[in-house]
Amino acid sequence: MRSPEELTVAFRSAGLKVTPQRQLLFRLLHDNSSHPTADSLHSAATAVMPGISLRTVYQTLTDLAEMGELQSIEVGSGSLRFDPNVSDHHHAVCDGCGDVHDVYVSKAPVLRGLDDFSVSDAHIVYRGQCGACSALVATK
Amino acid sequence: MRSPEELTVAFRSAGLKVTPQRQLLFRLLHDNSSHPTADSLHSAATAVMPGISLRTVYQTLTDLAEMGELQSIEVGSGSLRFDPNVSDHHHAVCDGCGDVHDVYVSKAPVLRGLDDFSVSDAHIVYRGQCGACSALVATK
DNA sequence: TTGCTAATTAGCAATTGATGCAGATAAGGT
DNA sequence: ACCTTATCTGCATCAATTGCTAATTAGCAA
Repeated sequence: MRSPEELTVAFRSAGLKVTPQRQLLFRLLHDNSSHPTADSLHSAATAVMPGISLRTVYQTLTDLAEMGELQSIEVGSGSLRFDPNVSDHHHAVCDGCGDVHDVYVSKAPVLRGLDDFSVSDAHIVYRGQCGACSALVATK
Repeated sequence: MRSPEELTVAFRSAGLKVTPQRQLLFRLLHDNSSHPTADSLHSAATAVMPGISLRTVYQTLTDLAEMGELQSIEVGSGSLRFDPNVSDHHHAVCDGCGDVHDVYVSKAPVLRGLDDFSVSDAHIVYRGQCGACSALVATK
């Protein structure tokens, strides 16, 4: 996702308006690698701007996703997560704490057993234990 | 997932009862590669046994999943899908018709960029166009 | 600066997928 | 055949998300 300043220009030239709510969300998402949900982002936004609506958060996230500035991912936590990192990467989900990490794979896995399918995209979800959670288990 | 007969034995020896509803679901799921949702399975069941409750379908699916007889997968269609194929495989989702196909990958993709994470499982979701949908697009 | 117009916000209703609950029912061992 | 206990059904509930609308505001133009 681009910087708040670049997004401001991009939104205006797309006929969209740049409101204080959106500027705040731009800032909260920029360089955010926590893969937040709409709800967690709303909590963070509320701390800075009390009264901001969850509906507005959803709306802005949808707009950003449509512009290709962020991608939404599904890792089985029940709610969508948003990732401002739109480079080609995958995700590792810790079964202990639920945290999601970005991962990069050396090469696209070759598939077998499917003759008649043209693949346009592949997304891998790894599950396991993160370092912190492994340490916790070990001491128990 | 094992055959309806084997499941009957397995359920009884686990202290679970084998009802007509469950027997029907065993049959509907056996060798079913359509990756049904709870709802679509309920529709199929209703055709044979009018009045069967959606709640019962969910309950039985949960039981089967807990016994390791089927796995639930998330492919971004909004609802959980159930797969009686519990071998180590992945899925290809057609963006045209939404159908889900089983796929097998030659070797587990190696990951990079994550030092401190022990992977216990990896699941790949491929997206693209199935043969039928590619053909449709070509003729348009 | 002021005004105009269309986009946006907030709040609430509605929707969807899934689960919790309880009384009536039925499986299956004895 | 009986009795205990799991199961079934129907309904209420829940959580995540989207639809809807009146009031507000961004941003262009005069």
